[in-house]
Amino acid sequence: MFSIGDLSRRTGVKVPTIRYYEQMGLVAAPERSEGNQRRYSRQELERLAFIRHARDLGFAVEDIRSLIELSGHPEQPCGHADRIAEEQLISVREKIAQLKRLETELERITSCCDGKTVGDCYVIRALSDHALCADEHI
Amino acid sequence: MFSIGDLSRRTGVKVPTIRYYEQMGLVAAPERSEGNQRRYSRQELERLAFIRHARDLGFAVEDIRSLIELSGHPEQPCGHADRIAEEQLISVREKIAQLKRLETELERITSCCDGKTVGDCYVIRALSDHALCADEHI
DNA sequence: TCTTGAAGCTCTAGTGACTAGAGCAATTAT
DNA sequence: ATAATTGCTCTAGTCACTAGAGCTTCAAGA
Repeated sequence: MFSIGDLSRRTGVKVPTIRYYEQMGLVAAPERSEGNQRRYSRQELERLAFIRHARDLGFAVEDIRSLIELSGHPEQPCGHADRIAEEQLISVREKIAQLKRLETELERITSCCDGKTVGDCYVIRALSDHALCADEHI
Repeated sequence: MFSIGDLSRRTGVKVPTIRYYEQMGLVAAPERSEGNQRRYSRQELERLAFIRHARDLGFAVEDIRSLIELSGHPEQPCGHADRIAEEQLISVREKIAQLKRLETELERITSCCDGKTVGDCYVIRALSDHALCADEHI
């Protein structure tokens, strides 16, 4: 049996976050010790590791809830799990594209800043005057 | 004079967001009409456009507060504004790098999913077993 | 066995940047 | 004059945690 602190060290999920996941119903409420402290089994350790891994990959808590639900029905077709992952991939790609546009714009803004005072600072001017932007970044 | 709705249409910032910015002290509380409705000048329109533009570029509200503060002192050296923009650029680049790692991992996970049931679905297995990951993605 | 310090408990509230809704009042167009 | 739209304030919700107060329990050393 693991204490909540053991679980935290082994999975890298912080203690208050584990309690939060329990409140959200992502992990089941575990057994308690005589003194009312949480005691986890290996199975619960594995579920938390699963959650940690999925969060690292950017899945939303609701997605993870679905994935856990699915993993409990190994006989079902896996199209749904696949779809969740593919949607996540699409959303990650969209975020990358958006951030690259911002990168380009910020490079342009910062590289042009050779003014000595705020009055002719390109950063401030670029922000004040959208027309200075090379292209639309939103 | 512009109503809050005019301002919203001209800047693309939603009405409740304008009121939120006022509460946060990013925009000053404007004049009011006889009937207590907000009435904005052109100057306030421009400030809101500045804020919108900076938000589009991913600047945090606190950064924008600093940039506004700086733009009110055009005689000062602009190093501070430049630094804020450069830090933003660094943080955008870090986010891109992180998202690219996730993209790679998700591509691998989704492309391998040819199982018919959840039991042999690569998506679920990859999430359950971190060892299946090609490299560390966090 | 006693003590001490770390770790655990619950509960509330805060983060950032908005967003939604209720229940009104003012303005604008017909 | 009336109806539709827009505006007002206030509270609470979003997401995924994080922080803190004030208490109890546990584990290890003396």
